[in-house]
Amino acid sequence: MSPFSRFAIYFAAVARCGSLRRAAEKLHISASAINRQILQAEEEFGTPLFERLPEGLRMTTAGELLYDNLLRWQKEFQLTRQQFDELQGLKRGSVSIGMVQALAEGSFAAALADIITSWQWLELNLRVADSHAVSEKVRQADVDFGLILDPEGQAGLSVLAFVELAMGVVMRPDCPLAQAAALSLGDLSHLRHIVPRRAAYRARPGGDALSALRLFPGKQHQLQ
DNA sequence: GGGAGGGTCAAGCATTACTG
DNA sequence: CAGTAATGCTTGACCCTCCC
Repeated sequence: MSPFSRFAIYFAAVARCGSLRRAAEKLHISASAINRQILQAEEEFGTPLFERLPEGLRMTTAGELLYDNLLRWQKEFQLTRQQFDELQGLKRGSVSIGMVQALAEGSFAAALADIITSWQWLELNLRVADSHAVSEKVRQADVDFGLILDPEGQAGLSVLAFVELAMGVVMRPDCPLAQAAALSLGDLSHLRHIVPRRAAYRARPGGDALSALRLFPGKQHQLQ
């Protein structure tokens, strides 16, 4: 049972797909049926929701406003359903988390496993993507919160928590620095090195340690 | 039975990409 | 550059289901 009208479902599908045809394929109905709903709504609202372009439909400002609100209403309805369950004494809920690949294993994965074990009634939906995609999902209310790198570089998002991550260096056992107890950036500067893509390591805007390595571009290779 | 709402199908039109 | 195919939106005609 959904409190959202056909129009809301169709509108959201077109907004996501950017095309009537693709939305129609996704919803398994004809494009003309969706088009009628949208045209009818635009007439009622007195404002166009989409721009008709050769390559498909693009949301107007009014359309974007409606889409944002629709996502928020859907999220709030989920919370309402949870509150209904609580009223009936049911303990149930779901949390959607977006996270970068780097966190999908190790201590964070172990912590998630603990949560799943401790609260078996809780449904966890995990989405793995790059930082930019995760932050977009948070903006669009597609996930409840995200775990990303470079959170301070994402405009329009609230950073609820922040942790410093230790940086590691891997090298062959026969490398002269392999036995060193500690390394500084200066120790590494004269060696050829490989760094991950910028999006994967950028921890804070400006002043991060790896930025210093960019002083030696001739000795650097970047992973794609 | 008839109206309303919502669906499909087919045709038309516009734009873009491809091809000779 | 013109012809053609592909893609996508719109519209008209018609059908089905539900409700009064």
